[in-house]
Amino acid sequence: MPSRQPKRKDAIQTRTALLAAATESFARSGYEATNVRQVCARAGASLGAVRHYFGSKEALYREVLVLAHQELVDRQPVPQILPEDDPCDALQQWVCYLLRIFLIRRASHPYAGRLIAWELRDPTPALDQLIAKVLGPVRRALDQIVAELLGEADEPKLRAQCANFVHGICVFHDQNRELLQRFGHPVPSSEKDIVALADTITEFALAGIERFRISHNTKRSGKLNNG
Amino acid sequence: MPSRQPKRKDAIQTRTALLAAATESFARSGYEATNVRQVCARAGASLGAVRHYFGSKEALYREVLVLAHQELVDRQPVPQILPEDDPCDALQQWVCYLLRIFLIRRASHPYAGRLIAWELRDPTPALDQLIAKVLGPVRRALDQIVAELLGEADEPKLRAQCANFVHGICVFHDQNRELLQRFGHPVPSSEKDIVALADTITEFALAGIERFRISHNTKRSGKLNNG
DNA sequence: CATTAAATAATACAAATGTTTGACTTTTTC
DNA sequence: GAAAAAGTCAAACATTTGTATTATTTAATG
Repeated sequence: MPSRQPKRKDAIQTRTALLAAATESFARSGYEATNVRQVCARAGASLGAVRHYFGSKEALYREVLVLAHQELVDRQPVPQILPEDDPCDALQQWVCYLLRIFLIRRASHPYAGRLIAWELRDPTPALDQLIAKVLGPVRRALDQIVAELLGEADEPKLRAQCANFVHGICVFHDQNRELLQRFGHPVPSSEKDIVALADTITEFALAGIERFRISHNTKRSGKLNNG
Repeated sequence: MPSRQPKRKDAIQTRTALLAAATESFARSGYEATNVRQVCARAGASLGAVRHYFGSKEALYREVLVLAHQELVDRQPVPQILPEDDPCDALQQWVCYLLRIFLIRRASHPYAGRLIAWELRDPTPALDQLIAKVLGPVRRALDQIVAELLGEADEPKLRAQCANFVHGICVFHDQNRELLQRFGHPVPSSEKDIVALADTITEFALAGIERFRISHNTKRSGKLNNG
């Protein structure tokens, strides 16, 4: 018995290796397409280990999701808008934040963005928890920024719609990679390109939102802006 | 033998029934989640029939896709922009067109929209064909409209980005139903609501695109608009 | 050192599912 | 009307894959 792994000593290491391999696989291929046997193989563990430490594939997935979320929230806090902040800057920050989460493809990048993307594509029971902990706060931050930008024109439905538009533009670049690729517009993945895209999106969105503010004013006090 | 189906006479009917059941299932559940046995059951046919007429599940899927596309293109031609058209109206038409394809949920509505949505989500080898026949022309129409709207500011990259933004806003409402639902913003599905959403999107996008035209002008000829 | 519990690995189990086979029936064709 | 082709169906096959079982090994504990 030349290469026999120590047992009790590196137990935590086996668990950790399983989590790492599972995270990578779930992030890359999603829940359904992830194969427990492959995860075990890459972790150097056996099926019994998964059962022992987590109980089932779904439990393993939940564990992966929770850990990735924690890491994400710790490393990249949601940009909050402060009363003294310029809402235009805030919007740029928000767009940049979302694009980074979903678009950056460095190996060192946390897997939470990819896991969330899968969860949005194929919701599992874990989606609600995800919304409560991550997506909800992120979205509320956007709603607040949009409300600020709309000013007097702010109103629940319009605010939600504008936020949807910004939100939609951002996630489109992640959710439609294949399409964009084939249209000859590959999705940026480097920090620099992402910031540039964020700037363009922000400019576009600011103009769009402003339009509603203006049309609101003209409605209330006559055609102030059109001569 | 009380209820024995006629054979050769209604052969086409068996094939048709299979196609109908398969179309419904692929549109509702996607390729992977569609069960050939269930399709056969609902079509009143057996597994052998699928093998006989199509050869395999994948071949059946391709057949479904082709037929749905043909129907879509026949029934709802892509809105083309003419030289004398107002590009603002054209944009509204385009947005409305895309929203209708993806959002309308009437039983009578053709299945192509749902099938395309699945194909975008989980690309199969059929995606290329789909792009060539349907998505490509649709997108090129948008590019043309955007180019028109950008005027002198038109330039390949900016044009593609603006088109992406419009495109993204539209498909977001389809691809993120679950999320929007839980955020309290259910996606419209009636003709009336869809048109209203299209109007809002159009107004938003027009302002965004116009911003780039303006900033282009100011770059070329000084700050004409700011004082 | 013996007992116990944790840890691991090999194997078996069960269900889902696309595919294939072979027999049987109906229709066409000469 | 007999042979051939087309159509249909039930059952079998093969694979994948999550889960469960069992035995074995290791480490802690008294």
